[in-house]
Amino acid sequence: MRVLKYAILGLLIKRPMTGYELAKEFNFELAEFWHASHSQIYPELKKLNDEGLVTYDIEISGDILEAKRYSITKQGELEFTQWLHKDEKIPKTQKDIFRLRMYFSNNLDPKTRIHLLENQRQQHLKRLNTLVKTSEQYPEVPDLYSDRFGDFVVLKGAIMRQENIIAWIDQCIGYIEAGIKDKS
Amino acid sequence: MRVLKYAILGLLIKRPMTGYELAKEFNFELAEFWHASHSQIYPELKKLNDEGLVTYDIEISGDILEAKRYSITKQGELEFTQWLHKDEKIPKTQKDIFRLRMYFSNNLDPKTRIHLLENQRQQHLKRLNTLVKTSEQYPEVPDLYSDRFGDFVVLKGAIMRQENIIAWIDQCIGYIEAGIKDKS
DNA sequence: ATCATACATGTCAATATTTACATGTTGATT
DNA sequence: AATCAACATGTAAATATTGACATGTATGAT
Repeated sequence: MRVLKYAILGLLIKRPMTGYELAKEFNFELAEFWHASHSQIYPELKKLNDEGLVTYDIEISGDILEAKRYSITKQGELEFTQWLHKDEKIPKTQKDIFRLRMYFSNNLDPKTRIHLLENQRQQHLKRLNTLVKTSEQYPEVPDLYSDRFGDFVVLKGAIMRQENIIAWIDQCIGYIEAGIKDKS
Repeated sequence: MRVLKYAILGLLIKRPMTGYELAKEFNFELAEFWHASHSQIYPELKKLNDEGLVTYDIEISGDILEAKRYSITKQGELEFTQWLHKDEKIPKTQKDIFRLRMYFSNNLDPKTRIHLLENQRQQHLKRLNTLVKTSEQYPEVPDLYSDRFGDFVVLKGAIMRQENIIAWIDQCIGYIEAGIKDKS
């Protein structure tokens, strides 16, 4: 499906970037729902260049340090736009290791289950707080055609997702605590 | 991390299963948060057998059709339980192609965005209805030590996750409709 | 008898992803 | 002058995953 291809093309529409800068993008806001490391990005850029979807200019910093600043071509924009317009089937599976653990949780004693759940809860809460702090940069909904609009809606989505996971964890803890009481 | 290894071991604790049956498991309830196809499962079973974590007996159906029914060994149970007890860092990224699209949605005209969102909404709603119907099999919270407890909590989680995605989609549609009005 | 569906097991090639290996520069601080 | 963090680009090996290729049996319905 070559999602990375389209992720890179989409980023390059915003502005020309080096591989290093692209890698950084995949480690900040974008990281909530897509990630790629530089070992994937550099080969993909080479491939996109071979396919004529991007071009690059070499920039020199200092005396000799070279950086390739990639730009999207007309053909690249065309293919990206076609991809973006496509309806898509929702994925059957959203992989989640912790849910897999909980699926098998009857093999754990209740106290351990609660410990694991609270550990996850704490981490998700921390993440949520970071996201909420980031969202303060958006006092209102950005203009529909600004590229901040996309940032904004996926950030909202990430916040809602975190809140939902925490709510689920709390319910799980509730079920287990109720189950312990029933026994006594 | 070999998650598939532990997923298989966990399933085999419930009851001995053939590769075919394991593949079916990964296509029903479990599919919401973990999937593997038979082309992954058969080699993994072979590997687990080599490692002494599972064994199998051959069953004959009809005249000659052979099936290998795998069981977990003591060592397998040990390794599975160790894995299950481990605290785990939450993943930095939960990959989601549709959110990636929405991140780039400023490149689409508002009507197309709403079309894409409503298409997703409809699919997620259908999924949600299926999950809710399944949840009717649980009139009350199963016993903590029954293996239905795990099924139950992850099913609850899947329902909450679907509801949350739909709520996010509705918010996105709301933002876009409000944005269109502002222009006129 | 034929047909369709479910049962049953495997391999292979291509793609995707992660982690480690590998190297070097620039600019700011101490 | 030394050190550190950030900039910058790549390759290699291992693992994970998907989709196609490949083959055949059992059972129930028509």
